[in-house]
Amino acid sequence: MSREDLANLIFPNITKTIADLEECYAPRNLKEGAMVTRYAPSPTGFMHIGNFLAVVIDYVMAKNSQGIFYLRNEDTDQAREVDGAIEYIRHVLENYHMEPDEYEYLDSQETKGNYGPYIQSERKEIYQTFIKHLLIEGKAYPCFLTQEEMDSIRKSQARDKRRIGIYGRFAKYRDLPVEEAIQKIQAGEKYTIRLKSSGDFNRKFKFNDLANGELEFPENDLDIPIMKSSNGLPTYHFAHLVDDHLMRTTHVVRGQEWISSIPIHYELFKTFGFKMPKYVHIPLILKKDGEKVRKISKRYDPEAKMSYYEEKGYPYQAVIEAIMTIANSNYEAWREGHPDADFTEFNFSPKKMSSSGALFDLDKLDNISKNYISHLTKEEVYEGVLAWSQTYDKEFYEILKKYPEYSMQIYNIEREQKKPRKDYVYYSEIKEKTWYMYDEYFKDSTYDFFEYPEEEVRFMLKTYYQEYYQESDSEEEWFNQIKKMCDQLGYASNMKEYKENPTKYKGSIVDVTNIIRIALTTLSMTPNLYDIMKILGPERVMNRFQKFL
RNA sequence: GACCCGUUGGUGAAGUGGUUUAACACGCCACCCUCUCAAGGUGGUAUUCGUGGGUUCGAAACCCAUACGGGUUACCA
Repeated sequence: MSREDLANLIFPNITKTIADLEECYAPRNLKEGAMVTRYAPSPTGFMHIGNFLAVVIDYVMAKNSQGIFYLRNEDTDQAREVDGAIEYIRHVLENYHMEPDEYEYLDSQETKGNYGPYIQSERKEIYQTFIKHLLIEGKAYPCFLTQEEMDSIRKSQARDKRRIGIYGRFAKYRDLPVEEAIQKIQAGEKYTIRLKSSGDFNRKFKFNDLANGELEFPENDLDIPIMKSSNGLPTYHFAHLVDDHLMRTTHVVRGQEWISSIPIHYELFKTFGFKMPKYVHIPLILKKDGEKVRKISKRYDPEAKMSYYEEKGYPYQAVIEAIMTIANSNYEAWREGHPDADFTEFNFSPKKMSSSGALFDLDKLDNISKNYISHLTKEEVYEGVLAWSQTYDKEFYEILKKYPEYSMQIYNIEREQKKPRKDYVYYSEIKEKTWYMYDEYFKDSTYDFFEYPEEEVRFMLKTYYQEYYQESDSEEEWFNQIKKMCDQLGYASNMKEYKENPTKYKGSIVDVTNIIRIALTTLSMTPNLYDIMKILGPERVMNRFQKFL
């Protein structure tokens, strides 16, 4: 009996060869230097900000070089699969306008690209073709170690302070005669297929990572599992080898946590004589928790989930800007020089990326977002809130739909000027900042005139409304009217004079405008009062004064 | 325990032997402007480069130790 018999026993249906596959997935015909990148999530949960960093980098590198960015669904761990996860990833990719050039959704009902299937569970035969080859070559073997046996190996290794894993004399089945292996399989024993490593832990090799530079590792000598017994699917490492080779990936962008797997991947690629892709190991996104710094976690940190940004209503461009600043810190300077360019025009450099973890700074995001929104047109802001409210605030959505022009006027306050007003950080706070402009919300509000005596307030408002308010006034005229009233009622119309001699007056123009402001909005802090009154219009102004009087 | 990686302010960071008593941006503080708020303007804050030793005329930058932090060590990705 030969290794071939063993291979055929395990994979009776695999008839193709690696050469067949190579032919089927020929090297891509792209221009010199074009990068092929991919986002390869496992559908085990909601998208994390760290994954998003990777996606943005993948996308930029592909676009920078006129290459390909594709999506691959890594669903080899079916036990951990979460319903809707891949749909959510698709949703995020669409929201952020980073749609992949090649993908496969809904189990190939919707697919694009010639290097698929792009769902790993549909690629079983491809993986098995490679594994069968290894079996025949004697570079892989079935391993019959049970979970209990492995646990006890691990324990004894830990006790003896040895490296943990299946290697050397711990690899009990690596030299099992073919006959015995066949017998065990025929007897129905469970097995996993392991790589028969040829590495030597005492030998080092150098490896170049695009973000971290030259690294040195000991060779891998672990007989790592390459195919699971449970479902015949490959482990991550093996799928990475097969897929990224066959899909002709040129650049792999992934988190730092993968760095320690490099020796394994290095050996795998070497075993087949395939060229390794280039790697960009990106920083982990960390979070400050009191004095400690730790990996940001979906469980404890709401901002770790991409859904957080959507719920808050950050414009997607702002989130990308913030992420790009983490990716390359010279991005901001570039942006200053190219205010209107698409972020994909920025020339991303993996070398400039920090290799240690990065803290994601929400203050910074807020600042970026605030600036971003301040440069939008009133129409764009309106569309932004409208879209956000449609899913997150139905009531507000209806109101917005009812008053498009009016709403846009509100968003236009101090907007069309060289240095626009910056008070909206995200769409969800627009309502908090403008609700009083809408009668629907205003009608239930209550007043608080603070320390001002009620009689004085009534008198002042009456006077103002009857004698000084002119709907058609320009801003200057409007302001002069208020000043006149100040003089008449014994309030200082000039702040300098008031500060020099406060006892001479009942109060100042600040008090007067404040009272008017509160009567019209119930708030003591609003944007420019003149603009507010103009937008409210004479009817609302009258109603609001009357409501109070 | 083993193997890797990292360590510049409150945050992201620039920086690869001398123009650095460390750029820029965010934050924070003060003042100015001002009908409040926001914005804007001006100024300020803070790192002496984890620590110790060495190399050098000269180090944040090079070397060696050490501490600390992080990652990996699954039939999870």
